[in-house]
Amino acid sequence: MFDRVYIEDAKKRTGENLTIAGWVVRTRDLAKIKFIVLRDKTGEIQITVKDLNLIPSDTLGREDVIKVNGQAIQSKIANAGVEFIPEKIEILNKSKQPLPVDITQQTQSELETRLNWRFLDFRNPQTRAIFTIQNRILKCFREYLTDNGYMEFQPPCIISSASEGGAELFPLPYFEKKAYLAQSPQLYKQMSAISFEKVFTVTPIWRAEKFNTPTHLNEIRQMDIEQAFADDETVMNVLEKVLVHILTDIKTYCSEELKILKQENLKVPKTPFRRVTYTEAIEILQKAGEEITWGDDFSKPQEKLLMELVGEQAFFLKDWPGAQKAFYAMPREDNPDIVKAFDCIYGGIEICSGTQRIHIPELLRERLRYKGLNPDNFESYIEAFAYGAPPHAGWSIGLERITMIVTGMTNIRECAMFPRDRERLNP
RNA sequence: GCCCUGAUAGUAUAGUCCGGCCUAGUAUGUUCGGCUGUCACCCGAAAGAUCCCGGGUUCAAAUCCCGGUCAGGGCGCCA
Repeated sequence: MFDRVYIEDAKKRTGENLTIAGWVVRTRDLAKIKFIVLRDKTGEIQITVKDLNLIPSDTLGREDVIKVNGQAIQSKIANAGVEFIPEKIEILNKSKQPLPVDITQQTQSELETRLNWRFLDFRNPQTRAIFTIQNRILKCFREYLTDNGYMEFQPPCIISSASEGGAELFPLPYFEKKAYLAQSPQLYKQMSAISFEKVFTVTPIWRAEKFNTPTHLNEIRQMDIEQAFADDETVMNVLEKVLVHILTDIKTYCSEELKILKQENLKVPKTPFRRVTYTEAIEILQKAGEEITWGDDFSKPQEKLLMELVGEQAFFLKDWPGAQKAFYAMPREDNPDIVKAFDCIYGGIEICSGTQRIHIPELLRERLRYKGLNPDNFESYIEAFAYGAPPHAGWSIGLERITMIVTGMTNIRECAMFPRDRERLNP
């Protein structure tokens, strides 16, 4: 297009004739001298205009896109220590005024307003920091697993029937058939892992539940792994390492973003994470005076209390009653009422859950019956394990949820670029 | 699906309890004018709000009552 230098680089190349381009953040007009603060993906720089003939006849407004030719110089007067002296300023595109959302945080626009104007909100430094970090989480997830012999695979998003049961599905017409949006890549992870051994995927999933909470969305992205010749403890170890890899990397490479979000104190938990069994959790709560008996699910307040009582930044809740987990969760050899399922609690919310899966067809049928389900409806699923399926286990991390914790957001909508909830379908 | 709270210029808020003094205040943005070095520049002026929608009470409603919609929070549902 044209030879452009990013602002970050231009600041280092003082004295050279360069062309920078970006958005006008604000202007300061002092009659015979004008200042333009320009932003691009790498940062901001002040353009100091002494020759007023350089300013195009249209005065510059916020978010106008301009191209500036000139040179960066060291400056004792400018606070940043560097400023840009223009020789030519050209408007590439004007912005309508005033802007419908505040992206400078002079007046903090509400989340709803920001989401309605999401494309503009992406120019807000805070929003940019959130998604820069999210991108880094994804990069680290892929990096760690690829480096450790896992293969990325792509599950389908249109499926013919429920893969887990439980959650409501979004139906959709599929030619002359009825299909659904996937609520989990579960079956496909397993089918890949029993041949490729170590696989992972990043995929969207949909839940048609009418929930309306700060931690739920109807469309989310999951980061999943599945591994053959593995039990629940094997994959819990993997999860710890993946999490620590991600957090250490972010602490190192996203310090600027963490600062913008006031999360500079991000703590990287030490491995191994504490393992708390479901039974222990019940006892902890009972000791604290909670009315709860073995077999009950935790209410939301009990969940919060439990996290406080355990007092760890990150920990596992494992060995759940079979009644509370999916039918494919492997029962323990020493107690078939308990399954090899776990949740990982990080920063006070559940960011990951996993299980060792049942790989023996007859046991699957038995567990389906135990759950009150008819094995005949699951025969095509069961069939996948009839031809030499090794023992295997896996887990999945909710991308938006882990982003929430790392960025310190309390509403998950902040952590989805274009969130889909009960009401919102646009943009 | 239930409970609580809210909805006022582009954005964000005051006013609402206790109806009239609101011809709706303030900040910021916008437009115009002034100012050689600002840095959230400053100073001056102007424009900008059928006070969410529908109904009711009243001489009088942003303000009280009922219904709806949407938003935020709590729970449920959901893993």
